[in-house]
Order: sequence, then structure tokens, then C-alpha cells
Amino acid sequence: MTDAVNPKRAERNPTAGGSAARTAGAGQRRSRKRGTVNKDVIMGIASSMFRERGYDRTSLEDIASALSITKPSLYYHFSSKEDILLECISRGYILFQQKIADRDDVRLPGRERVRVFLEAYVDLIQDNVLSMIVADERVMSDAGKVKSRNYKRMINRDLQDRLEAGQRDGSLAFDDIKIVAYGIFGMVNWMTHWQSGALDIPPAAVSDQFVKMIFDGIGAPRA
Amino acid sequence: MTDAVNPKRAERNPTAGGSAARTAGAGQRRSRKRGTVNKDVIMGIASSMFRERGYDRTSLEDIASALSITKPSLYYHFSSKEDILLECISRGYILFQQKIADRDDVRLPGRERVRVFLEAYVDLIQDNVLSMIVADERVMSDAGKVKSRNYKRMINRDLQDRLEAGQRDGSLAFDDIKIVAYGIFGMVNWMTHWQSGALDIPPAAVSDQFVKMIFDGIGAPRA
DNA sequence: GCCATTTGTTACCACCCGGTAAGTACTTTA
DNA sequence: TAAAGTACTTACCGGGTGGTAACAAATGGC
Repeated sequence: MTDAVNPKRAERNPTAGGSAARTAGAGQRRSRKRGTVNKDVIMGIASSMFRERGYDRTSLEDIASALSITKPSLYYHFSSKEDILLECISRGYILFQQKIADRDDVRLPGRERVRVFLEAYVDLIQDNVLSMIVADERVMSDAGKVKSRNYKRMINRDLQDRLEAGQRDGSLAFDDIKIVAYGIFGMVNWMTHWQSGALDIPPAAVSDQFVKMIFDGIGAPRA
Repeated sequence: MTDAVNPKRAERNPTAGGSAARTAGAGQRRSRKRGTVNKDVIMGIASSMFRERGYDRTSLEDIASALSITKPSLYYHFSSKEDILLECISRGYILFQQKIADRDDVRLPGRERVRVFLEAYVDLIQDNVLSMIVADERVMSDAGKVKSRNYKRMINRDLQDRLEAGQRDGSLAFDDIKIVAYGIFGMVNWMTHWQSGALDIPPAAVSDQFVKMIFDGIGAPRA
């Protein structure tokens, strides 16, 4: 009974699928064919787990076992846990850009361009893909902080540009653009804290209601 | 046999005040007079630290050293780390009720009662007092989850009551009250993720702008 | 068939964290 | 003044985490 070496680490019930891998497909350790685990597969799982459990509370062992590999294997693909997070953030940003590219059109009024932004954003939140939201700078290295902050700045800039465009073309009206942007991001980002029940609302319904609320407010029209 | 005993664990630099106690006054360990540390003082520091660093990333040692006491001393006042959090949540809720009691008046239109709610709420967020927001159920015991969820439910109910009152008296108008409440809480709760710079905006300015945005929206009035 | 590269594995470490046991000093009370 | 409680301290444990060293098996090119 040596307690330094934990023998139980190796033995993992091969029949128990566990709830670890509820999010994405995963089998038991060793069941996966060699070579099917690439960076993108890892980031898919990692994004989901970071989003569901939080970055801190997701251990590398959690991620690895959801992929049916072992923790050190992750270090073949990534250089650190933070590296995984940063790549997830980058991936999320790229997916956002791709999603928005189809529907976006700079000739539309700013108001509509804000709507496009929000619909894509809410979609991706509910797909557990926007790791940026979940990334808390306080756990990151200085270099990581800079990178993460840059992505946040870019996406913030994107929304603010649309808001300004709306102000110019007369489709939107507001005082303080910073507070407005913060408010909008708060509304949608906080979805990551919703309990599972509330998340069952279809993304389209959520973004519809939010967009309505943001544009029209909830004050009764004064007569 | 066992190499698990790490001797270096005990040695800790006693002079290093560190930046742990930037939030509230603290000196080096032992500088504080006996008896000045009571539950309320602990909760004050703990709330701030939970809010600034997050619950997970605030160790009991962090809290203790900010109070110039040792970690086991905390166990004289509280039974566990979660206990501290739960008491902070309760304290925050009570402070909220007290703050709101002065200005609240059920005879006011719902719209104004929502405003009162939000002004108090934003104030207390900026005072780092609403630990409820920072408490992530995923780290809590089942019993803790229930308690925490109850406080959240109560404060949610409070806002929804005000919203419904506004809908009845005609001062507010909206479709889905749940989404509206989620949206509002998202806007204000997300303030806990703002970087320090943005938090310098005076609370009154924040709540004014948020309230304006919530009531009137940012869509230009259609002619 | 052999070798280099890719993709993993086992075994392990140093560190940190929540929590506990047991003892100590100050303060109140009878 | 002595007992009883209050408010701490030192020393320690078990368990978990990110990360590393060293080794092994599958894969593809020659």
C-alpha cells in the first residue's frame, strides 16, 4: 500500500462512460483510434468543458479522459493549459468571424448590423464556443493576458463600430457608447451563468428578445 | 515509505504583507489587536477578495493573512470556506434589503421601483458586497447550492415583482418577463467582470445610463 | 525491412489547498 | 485568584493539480 504511487490512477472503469464526456462524443480510454485526436478535437472538448465547469475547475485530466487519452498526451499538442485556453479563444473568434461573414453587409443600417452581431454571438455562446467569455484574466500569465485582452478588444471594437454606424445613419440613438456596449455584452455574456434550464430556450428566441429589449427598451411608450 | 511529508510547507515569510490586503487595511501578521477580528470584519474582507479574485482563487490563507491572523483562526469563526461564502451571500442580501428599504415605496409606479432596485444593486456591486453574484454553484456542496439558489431566487423574484407591477400600471411594456429579468441581471452582474478602469465610473452614472438604456432602448424613435 | 516521426503511455514531482489536532495566551466572571 | 470561555497559534495531513522525464507503439517514406 504505497500511498505515493497511486495505483488507482491507471485503473479506470472501462464500462463507465461517466458524465465527463456528456458534451461531445468520447469513449473509454484506449477505445479511440490512434491519430483521431488532433488539436481541433481537443479544443472542441476543452471549449465545452471550460464553458460548463469553468477553466479553473476543468483539470487537464478531465479533458484528457473525455478524449480517452492521458494527461501528458495533451502536452504533445499544446505547451500548457493556458495554451489550450488561448487557442480556444482564438478558435472562437475565428468561428465568430466566419459565422458573421455570411450575413454581414456594411451597407445595412447600423441597427441591423448590431442585430447580425448579436444573433451570431448568442448562437456561439450556446454552442459553448466563445471561450473568450469564460477566460478570466486573473488566472493567466502576463503574456496570456495580453493575447486574451486583444481578442476581447477586437470583438468589442466590432460592436462599437456597428453602434457608431447606427448613430451616424440615424438608426440608433444613445449617450454613452461605452456603457451601452458594456451593457449589451453583459446581457449576452451572462448567459454563460444561466442554469441549464434557461439555456433550453432556443438561441433565436433569446437573441430576438434581447435585440427587441436593446432597441426598444421596456418602458411603455409615453403618450 | 511515505515521501508525502513536505517539510518546507511550514516555512512562510512572516514579513511579507504582500499585495493580498490591498482592499482593506491590514498589516503584518500579529500586528492586529486581539479581538478586533470578528465575523463581520472577516466577511468584509472575504467579500472583497471573492469579488476581486474569485472564490476559487481566494485561499483561506489569503483571507487570513489580509486580516493578520492565521488560516486555522478562521475556523474559530466559520466552519468551512463555503460557510464564509454563504454568510457573505446572506450579508449581501441583508445589506441590499436595508439599502433599498429607505427609498422603496410600493405606491410608486413599477418603472420607478425598478429604478430604485437597480440603483441599489449597482451601488452594492461596486462596494464588492454582493457575493451572490460571484458564487458559482458548481463549486458548492448540495446544501450550499440550495441556500445560494434561494437567495438568488428571492432577489430575482423581487425584480420580477417590480417588472410585473410596471406592466400592470402601464409604466412598463415587454413580452417575456424571464428574458427581460435575465437581461437586466446580466447587464449589472457582468460589472463584476469589468476591468478596473471601467469600474472607476461612478455608480450613479452607471445605473443612470443602464436604467435609461433599459427603459428607452437605443433604437432611434421612428418617425 | 529499417528508421524517423508522430502519438501516445507510465511513473513521478513540487506545490498548493482545505481542513484538523492540540496547545497557548488573553479576558471575563464568580 | 482560579476556573471557564474566547481567540488565537504551530504543526501537520490527504488529496488534487499542472507539468516533466523517459519510454513504447503505430505510421509513413525510403
